[in-house]
Amino acid sequence: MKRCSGEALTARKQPRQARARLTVDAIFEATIQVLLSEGLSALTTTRVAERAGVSVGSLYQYFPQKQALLFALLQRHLEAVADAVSTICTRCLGMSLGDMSDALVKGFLDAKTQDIATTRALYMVAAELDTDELLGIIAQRNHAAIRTLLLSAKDATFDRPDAVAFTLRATLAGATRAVLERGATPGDLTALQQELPLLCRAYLVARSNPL
Amino acid sequence: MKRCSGEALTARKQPRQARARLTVDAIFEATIQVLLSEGLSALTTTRVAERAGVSVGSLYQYFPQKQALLFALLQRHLEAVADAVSTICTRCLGMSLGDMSDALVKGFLDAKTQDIATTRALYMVAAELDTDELLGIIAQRNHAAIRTLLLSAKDATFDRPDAVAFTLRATLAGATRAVLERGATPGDLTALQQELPLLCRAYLVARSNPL
DNA sequence: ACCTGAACACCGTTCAAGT
DNA sequence: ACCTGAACACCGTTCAAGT
Repeated sequence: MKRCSGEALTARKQPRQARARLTVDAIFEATIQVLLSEGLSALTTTRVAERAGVSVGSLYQYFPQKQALLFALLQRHLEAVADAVSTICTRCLGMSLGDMSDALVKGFLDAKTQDIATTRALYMVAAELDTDELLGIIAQRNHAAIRTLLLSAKDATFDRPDAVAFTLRATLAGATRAVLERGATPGDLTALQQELPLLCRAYLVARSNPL
Repeated sequence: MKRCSGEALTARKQPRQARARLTVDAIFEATIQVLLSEGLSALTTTRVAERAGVSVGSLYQYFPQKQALLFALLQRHLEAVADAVSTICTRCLGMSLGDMSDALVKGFLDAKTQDIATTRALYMVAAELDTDELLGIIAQRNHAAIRTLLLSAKDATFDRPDAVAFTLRATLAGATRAVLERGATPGDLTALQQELPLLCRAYLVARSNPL
């Protein structure tokens, strides 16, 4: 078996014909289905191909390794969440600190909990991958958006905007993961939705200077 | 190959002779070494046994599946951290809210960052396992310790101690993970050590009633 | 009581052959 | 341009044979 060289996690080639695009879509869909119904340890390239109704060879035509398939899936999800964060941050420019904090927390939480099953599946998947670079890029995007947002607050200034944006991002992502990762009861989710806004508001107020 | 039944993650049998104890220790040590030097995807029972200087058969005498080995490793680490939290919480009973918050954050962070490489390795490992039950037990222990600590504060009372303990625990574990999981620079770690106490203090103050 | 290592079923990945 | 599936090296796990 070829050992992973750490690169080549991107798709091998783009589908050019309609037939090929159908194949790729079917593979994505099958991957999520197998992941949710059978679990990570049963996630086999053979099984994915079988469920997608194509041969293993076809799968490897588009994803050079099993990891590339999982990587593409994770990337899609992280970028969707980053887009949501970015949109919120743009929309809330110039608001009061409290309002932008609440909107950010709610927006992030909504994006992550829109499809909890998939989110959980992707938490599992991430460990099998070399995600340092991808997570770094996503973190940078979110950091920049949050930093700009904070600096635009109409009723406060920040001495160390980078440290605050860093902490806010790690806290949002981390606390959400800690709750969703294992079987979160509806009560756990409610608690998160109630407490996380309070947590972030209190921190931002403590870490800023009122105008 | 036998499919995992979801049970039987505990060690198959205890070593009874000194020779056997040496074998088990060597297996543990070898597992961490392989994990750190070769990565998760190269973590093979054959390779672990080889590095430990025993045969695969011996490994399977003590760990019925590869997962059981990883499970034991994770359990050891989580219990060490829970012990640290428990100790701090006992020592800080009756203190002021600010003091106990600072001590708790510092104690948790110290326990998690004592051996960052191992902590990171175990973050990877966790996804290959069915950790729901273990994480639940650890979470319960930490929750109870933190809840008791909060209620003992000499200068504050809490209306919803469970919600606050829940959030504090998820935030500590989550934010720390978010920072350590990928290549954390020394600067990231410093930022975490500076900001996390401020975050937790601000939240606890906002969520309690002064006396 | 403990250890060994060949043997088996299964998995990731490739590639010659097809349309 | 895309698809197929037999073939290969490797992995998890077992078990008969040893001390």
